[in-house]
Amino acid sequence: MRPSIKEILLMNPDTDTRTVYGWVRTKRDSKNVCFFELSDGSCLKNLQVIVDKEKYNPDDILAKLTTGAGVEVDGLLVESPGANQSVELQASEIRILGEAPAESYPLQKKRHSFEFLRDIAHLRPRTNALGAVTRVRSTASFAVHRFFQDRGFYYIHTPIISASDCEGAGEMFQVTTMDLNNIPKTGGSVDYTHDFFGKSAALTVSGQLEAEIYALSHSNVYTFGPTFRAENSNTARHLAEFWMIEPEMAFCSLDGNMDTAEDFIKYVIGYILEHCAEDMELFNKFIEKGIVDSLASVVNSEFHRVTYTDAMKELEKNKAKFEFEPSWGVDLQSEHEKYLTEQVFKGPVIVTDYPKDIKAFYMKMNDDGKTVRAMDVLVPRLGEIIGGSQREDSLEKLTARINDMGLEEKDYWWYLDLRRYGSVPHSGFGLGFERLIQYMTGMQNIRDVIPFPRTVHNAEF
RNA sequence: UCCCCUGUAGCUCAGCUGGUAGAGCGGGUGACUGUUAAUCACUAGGUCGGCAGUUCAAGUCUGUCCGGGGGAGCCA
Repeated sequence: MRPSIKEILLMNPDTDTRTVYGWVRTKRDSKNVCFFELSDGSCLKNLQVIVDKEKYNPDDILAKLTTGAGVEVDGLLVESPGANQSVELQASEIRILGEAPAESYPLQKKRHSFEFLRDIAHLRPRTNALGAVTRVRSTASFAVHRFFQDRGFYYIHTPIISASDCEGAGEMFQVTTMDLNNIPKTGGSVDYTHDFFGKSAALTVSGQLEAEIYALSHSNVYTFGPTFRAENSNTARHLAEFWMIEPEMAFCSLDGNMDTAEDFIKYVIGYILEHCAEDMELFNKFIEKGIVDSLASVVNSEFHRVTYTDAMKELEKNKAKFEFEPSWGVDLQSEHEKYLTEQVFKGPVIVTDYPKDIKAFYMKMNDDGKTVRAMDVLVPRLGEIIGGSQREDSLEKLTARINDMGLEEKDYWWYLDLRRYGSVPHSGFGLGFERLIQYMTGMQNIRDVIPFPRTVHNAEF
């Protein structure tokens, strides 16, 4: 394979002519010499190409070397007298592969707002910041798999289309092949026996319940895939389609769950700091000043752990500061999460043992009968990045919870079977991949850390 | 879904209590000792988000619809 620009920039000067491919990022032209920079997406830095017009002066080609043009350049890699690079390419021949007329090409050699770039999502990966996000996201994906694979977790492909009626983690996108202009009905309601699956189906909102199936056969498993929520939420932290990581571990209590969550976050951050140092420097300089040091200290310090009850006591000491009054039984508001992570603990915090009434039916009941073995990992700037729990493994207690919450026992028949046969303590959590990327890069809007964001009223590209 | 802000040149914005549009960057043209967001000179770009209304007169005021941003809720 031909070397990438990333590799070429690390090379020593050549003695033979080589051919380099890339897109023009910027050009600086003067009477005797023309400089332009090439990017092929392999790294943040560009390869500087120099045209010595006394030796080679293709006027018509230089005119077409505009920002965005795709080119092929023959030349000699030489030591660069300039300050910003150790080598540069002395061009002997340039071929334009694809022009990018400057009058109409939307990207200019200047900074653009992320709002503007969202409207041209097909071109934005060519910019420095979105290019860096792309590399960090890819590297982080690899780190996710590596963390779990190194620890013997099996990667489970849970279904994208879910016909089970029991996920209950938010509004779902319905999936149907029925003609919406002519829906078969019995009485007043839709007759799903005529639909593709013979019953109603939807895009998954979580792979957790299916992951539990495999945790109870393979001990340690994880999922990492797309997840869909049809919530009408309009914030910088929510997407209708996002990627979620959900480990599920058998013979594991809430403490083990917290340990895994903490190790996981630290591992991925450490991996990115090591392998994406150049890109992280861009975020450190232009997106979130000081983020590299702050992430490094996260890797090197313990996450604080506090029960919901103790966190509430802490918040109640400072009631006056909040718009929403903190009181036991009420879920933590955004302002409370911010206060805990940014003022009280100054770093990631794991809050545990929430009141049962504000958490899901499957979480294990504590002996007090009031709280459940839940944990949320909260981080500065973002709030909740992980939600998890030890799962209820007692058939009686789980059945009682299902009934208490007005759910249908029969919808959960296979989930209850897991407690009927060989039930063991097990735990797991869900982590929004995009939120992790936001946390690591400092990018303020979640729409800028996923290539093609899907949000309410927006599915362009 | 609720609250607040916002929509003016390709981009980022200015435009006062109403009197028919400006800057920087980008583009084009030219100049220029190897430049690094190069520099310098000249130059062309606008149905002021859509529709309706008030007024002699609307970028400016009002209503409404549609974008965009921030916050809240829901959560990951």
